[in-house]
Amino acid sequence: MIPHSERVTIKHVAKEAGVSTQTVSRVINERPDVAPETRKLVLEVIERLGYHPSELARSLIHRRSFTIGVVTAGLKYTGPNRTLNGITTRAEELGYAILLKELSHFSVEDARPILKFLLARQVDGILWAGPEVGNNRDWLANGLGDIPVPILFLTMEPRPDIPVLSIDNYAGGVLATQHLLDQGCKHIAHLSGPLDWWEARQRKKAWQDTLEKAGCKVEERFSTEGNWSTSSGHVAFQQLRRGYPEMDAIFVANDQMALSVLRLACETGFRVPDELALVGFDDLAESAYFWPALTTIRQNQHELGCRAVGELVGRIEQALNAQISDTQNILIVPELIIRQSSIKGSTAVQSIREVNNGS
Amino acid sequence: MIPHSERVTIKHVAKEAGVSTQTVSRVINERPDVAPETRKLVLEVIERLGYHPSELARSLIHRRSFTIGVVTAGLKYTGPNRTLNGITTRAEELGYAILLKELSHFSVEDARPILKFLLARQVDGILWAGPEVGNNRDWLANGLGDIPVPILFLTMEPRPDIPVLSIDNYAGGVLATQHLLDQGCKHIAHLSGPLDWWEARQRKKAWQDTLEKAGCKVEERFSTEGNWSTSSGHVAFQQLRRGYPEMDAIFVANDQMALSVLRLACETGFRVPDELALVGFDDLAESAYFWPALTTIRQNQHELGCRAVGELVGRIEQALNAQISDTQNILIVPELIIRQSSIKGSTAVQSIREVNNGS
DNA sequence: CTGAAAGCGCTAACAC
DNA sequence: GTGTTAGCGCTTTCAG
Repeated sequence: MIPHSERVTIKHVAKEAGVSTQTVSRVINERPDVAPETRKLVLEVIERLGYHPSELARSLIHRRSFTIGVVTAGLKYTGPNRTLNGITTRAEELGYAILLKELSHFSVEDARPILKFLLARQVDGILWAGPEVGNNRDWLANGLGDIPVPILFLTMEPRPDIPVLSIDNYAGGVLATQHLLDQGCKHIAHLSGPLDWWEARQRKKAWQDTLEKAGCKVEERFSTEGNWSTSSGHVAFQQLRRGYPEMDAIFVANDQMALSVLRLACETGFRVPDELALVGFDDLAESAYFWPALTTIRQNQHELGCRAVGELVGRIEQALNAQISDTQNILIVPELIIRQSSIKGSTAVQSIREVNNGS
Repeated sequence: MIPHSERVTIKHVAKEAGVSTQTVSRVINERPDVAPETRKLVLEVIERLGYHPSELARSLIHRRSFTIGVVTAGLKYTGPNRTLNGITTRAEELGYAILLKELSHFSVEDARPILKFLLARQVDGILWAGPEVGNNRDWLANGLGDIPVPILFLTMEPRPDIPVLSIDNYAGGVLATQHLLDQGCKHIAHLSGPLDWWEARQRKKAWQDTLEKAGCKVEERFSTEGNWSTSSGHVAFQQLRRGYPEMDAIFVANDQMALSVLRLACETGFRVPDELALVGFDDLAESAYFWPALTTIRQNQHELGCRAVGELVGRIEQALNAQISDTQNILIVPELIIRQSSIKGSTAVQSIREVNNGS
């Protein structure tokens, strides 16, 4: 095992170099007012002793840690994972460390212990990056009054006086639905995510509004609810078939569920897209290789993470100058990626039914 | 914006309560030697002022931060992502915070800045959780001599005197290959991951060894190299077909590439598994819904992360007691998940060829 | 240019 | 039971 050696402090360096700790401090902070030889000597000693200044002590003095607290949930889902990726990338660039806190459940009855945990470690700002699920934002009603650092929320319903950064799920839903309408689909169903998720509600509402705007009536039976998981798509698809037999397209709220719809459609003899056009949401790396390749909505969550850090750091710095940041909510618009699953008459759209009949 | 209020310190509380800071300290540390009324009073003031003790100051004194530094890379890949998940879960349980550092590239010419960064923030231990790629472990040759805290490596080739925790990729490869042999496959090809990854080499070696042990000779043309990505599977599969036309099975080094093999096989008229049996590696959530459902090797990376934290914290505590931990390397054995893609004569294994011919 | 003193927020070790 | 003193590792005055 590695020996548990004593930490080398500024005192050791000072003593060894025969100078005061201040002089060492000046050297490591690259102050100009140190004699070249002294500097050289000190640097030499630092190197020899393998001294590293304690950021902890520095943070204590400066009341600034160059650390941001990131609260996340559902890291196993593609979205939060990609967002975290963006966060780490940008934080690295800006020289900030990340103190990560993953919630085991989406439900947050009391956020205070978490905020307390982060604040006790002197984070300069907080990124609340988990999705809005159920009433896990209710605690916001009490206000953020006593939080002494900037805080930014991701992936949740914009609220007045609270800075929020999100993908525009509604816009994505419109994109998907309108695309299917443009393909000539007359009976567009929706397989939603769990409706206690804000994102799922947004996508569903977009679907409904877009259809109604196009003059289609929307009934209860035209949509059903999944739970994001691939397996849940299975049941949901069967429900839709029963409830809405005339459907000729489905806007599925994520690619994972779309995959199982694709599979089940294939097994039960639907031609995709000719008999059933499909659009997903997320643009997984795999979606282009589904059979047929899946048309989907690409949301740039990496960018979301990056921008969130940029925005937060901006606020941190403004706060230091006693400036007031305006609470501008930001929505990032997703993009429609057109592939075979929604283009009628495209190649590679044969169903398996004939095979079964013929064999 | 949230006002940038002054931090409430132990002094404020002491003054407000009319006691010394020491007494406040005793209260927040739940020491027994405080008069009940004093305690009550102090707690009241703490509550009223919204005081939170600074973990930073505490860490400084105790030289212990209850924080572990996690160095990760390739978080966009399923494996590292799942591992991080396990790490956060277990760290949370054990009361440790996580300081996250994501490397933008796998290549690490110099690990010292990273270690320095973490150590400067007083982490109690370090988890090096990125995969071994290329020569990104060469820096270990210099030894870990001057690292004053326990450090544990994940997902890399075991080395003497360095604690390593890993999935047993070799065992997984044996499982996959043996399974295909058991199915009666005679010509088992391998689509490997990028061979500068240790994991990819392990899986490939297992394939080769298992075949040779079974009396099959292994030629160069029987395997080809992908880059883990779905798209790379495409090219690789075509290469295998040309180089090894008699192949009747492929052990694909991850599920993503297996998906594109599945797709391309389907498009070009191979019956999977009857003409071509397939086994993947990873067990993505989607793999059960591929067409046909993919037989694969499930590696429990979540557990890997959990155990890593447990192990590290154990070492941290031992080090505090000046105990020496033995450098025991740990390998976690993965599991074979059998689905349709490898079971000859299973249902839903029709190819698309007949459809094309018949229409 | 360099050093001495004070203090960031907290706690250990003593007093009383 | 409670307060005082000293100090974690560093930086900021302010002298010289």
